[in-house]
Amino acid sequence: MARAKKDSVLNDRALQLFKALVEHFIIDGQPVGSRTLARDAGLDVSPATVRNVMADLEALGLVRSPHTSAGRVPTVQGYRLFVDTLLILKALNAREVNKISSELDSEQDVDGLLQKTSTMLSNITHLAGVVMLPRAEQHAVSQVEFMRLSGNQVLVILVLNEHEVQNRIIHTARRYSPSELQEAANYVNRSLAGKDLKSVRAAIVKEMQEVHADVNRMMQAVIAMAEKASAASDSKHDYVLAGQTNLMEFAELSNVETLRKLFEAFNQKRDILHLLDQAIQAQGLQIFIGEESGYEVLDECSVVTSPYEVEGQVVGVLGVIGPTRMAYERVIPIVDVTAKMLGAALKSRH
Amino acid sequence: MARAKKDSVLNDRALQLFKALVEHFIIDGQPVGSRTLARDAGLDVSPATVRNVMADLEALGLVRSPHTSAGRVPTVQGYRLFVDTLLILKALNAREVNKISSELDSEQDVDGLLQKTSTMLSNITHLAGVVMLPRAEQHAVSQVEFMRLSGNQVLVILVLNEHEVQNRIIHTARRYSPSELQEAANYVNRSLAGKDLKSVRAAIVKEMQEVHADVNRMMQAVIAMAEKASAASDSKHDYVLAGQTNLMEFAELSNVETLRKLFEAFNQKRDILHLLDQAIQAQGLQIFIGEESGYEVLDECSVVTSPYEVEGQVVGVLGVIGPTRMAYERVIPIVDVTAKMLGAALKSRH
DNA sequence: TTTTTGCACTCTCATGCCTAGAGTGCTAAA
DNA sequence: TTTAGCACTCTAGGCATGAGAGTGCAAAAA
Repeated sequence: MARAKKDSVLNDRALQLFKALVEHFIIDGQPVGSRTLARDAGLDVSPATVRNVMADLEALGLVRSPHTSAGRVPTVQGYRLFVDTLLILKALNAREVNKISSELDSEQDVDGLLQKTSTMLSNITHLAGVVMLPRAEQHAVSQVEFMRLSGNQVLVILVLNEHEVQNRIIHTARRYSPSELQEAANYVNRSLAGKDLKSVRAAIVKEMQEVHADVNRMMQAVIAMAEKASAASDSKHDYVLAGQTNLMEFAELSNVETLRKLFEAFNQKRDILHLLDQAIQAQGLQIFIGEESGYEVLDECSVVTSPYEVEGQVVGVLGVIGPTRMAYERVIPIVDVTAKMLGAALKSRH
Repeated sequence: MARAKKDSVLNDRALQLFKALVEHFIIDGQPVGSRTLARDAGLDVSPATVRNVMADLEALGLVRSPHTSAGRVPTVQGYRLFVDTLLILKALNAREVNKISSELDSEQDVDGLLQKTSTMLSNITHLAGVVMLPRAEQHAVSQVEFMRLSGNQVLVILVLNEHEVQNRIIHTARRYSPSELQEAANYVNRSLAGKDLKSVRAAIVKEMQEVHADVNRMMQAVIAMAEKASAASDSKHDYVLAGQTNLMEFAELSNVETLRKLFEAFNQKRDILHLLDQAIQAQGLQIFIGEESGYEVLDECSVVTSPYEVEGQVVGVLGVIGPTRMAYERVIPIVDVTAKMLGAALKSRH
């Protein structure tokens, strides 16, 4: 019966008014009054009727008044309802899609690509763009090479997963001949080929005693590099942020102290990373509205994220951060499409 | 005689009062009145006398009143005089120096080192820290190697200046044997060893016709990489900024619009880079006070910079950015020492 | 001649008061 | 169930007021 009540209260007209209210508020950020709504909702009702409906919506927790004689603004729950059931997405047209994909295709290296994606997201949406770096794959050592430089320096080259390259220069006790280095490399390759990091570690520790001390040194370098690579990408848990300054233009964030905390969180990265982690695990496009994110600094913000995939595998997540009052119907398709485009661009680079 | 007048006006007492005024203002950011100054300057004069002196200083353009009944604040010229002739630097104690150097020595790779330096500058000074990336050396190709990966992929390794390594994976038309690759590398090394980029380009273009098309492909990759490396470091004209959020705590920058412009300039990088370029060319510690920098966004800011050197060669510049009202006597030694420490840390990593 | 005292003057800032405007909630009529 | 009418509430801006801080200047003191 509570249920029946609710249904009767939240009828079509109420929803239509509510939708108009949210759309209006998203555009100009001012509390919306009954008169405005009666005029603009296309419903031919009087302001008084609107007021009655608003009182019901307020009782349901969908809207609230900043003070007695202000209009209404949506609550977090209100936005949630709006986004989940009332929103009509505004598909990007082909030209926009092309623009995005050609921008991304023009970029060569992966870091630049992520940077560009983030910048593009922020430019198109006028919000802050964020791209989390691709997740590490398992690190399988595929090849090792030693290369002699001048003096007693040796360049150690480590190829992981057939395409990721790591370098380090080490100083050895004496000068090795190319053939010695070749031999050492062959030896290492024989014992490591295709193994993942843990096995490599075990294998090398086992062999450590048997071989010459200086070759040890090279092998130590190999382990160190492999470990660093895997540590770097385990905690490469990192992101590229762009267009923070866009957020300074919104009245609801114009308080310097609020802004400072937000920017501090961007620098600290911790909270944002946790949130992105959640987003990546949830699969599919996610929207965190205001306090839903669970992080106080984001109370006034919404975050729209989408994971991106390479060959069906989710490898990272991207999105935008802006005030709760954002143009969801535009932002959501943009984030969605950009994630797909980034996946495609990454694949072609693999 | 104008000269004589000026000398008599800017006497010891006037200077001492002026110094006290600047120091006072730097501490609490409020216009300083005659009473306060008479009390705190340690001069046993009456507020009225101070007022007379202030009128003279104002005529000289060293201080100004925000309005009729406010105290005085230093002008840019005032700060300049203060910094150039009145400032007593506060040397860092050994513990602080140690802290800095041990922090820097604990960092392994160059990028991390610059990042850490910047963060450290901002933490110690509570301002924004900036470190410009080391300038490119001339790029002399010292060695090239081709390494076979799986499929038809070849890893091209290019060593520049004996210690800088560049990688790229290229796809070839067919699968080469290790000995073919070895031969190609030998060939390239013979014709390139020790040459700088321009000569390499010339040499390769000359040979281009004579050799096999697919080897061309590798050589093209070599040129492309070398060019990219040199382009990257010519325009690697880039910097690492830390602690921007510190700037949000200063009342004089608490206007959101001012802040936005400043942060935009940080992102754009153009203006800041120009300024750092000037600073690097000027040799030695530089201080840009307010409008002296010539960039409108920095009108309310001062920038303290110092070039850093490796083996007597200036390779980059670092510094801090803060409000004109900063604790110069602390900031200057910090920037100075940090520059020396960074130079030392870089050297040991070479 | 230089410094100090005394005093009138100016400007800011916080406070309180007032009004216009916007919007509400409630009641009674349609 | 909807609408009209109306009293009520709250904000924002304008204006006056007074306290406080600080100045500039003239005359007295050193």
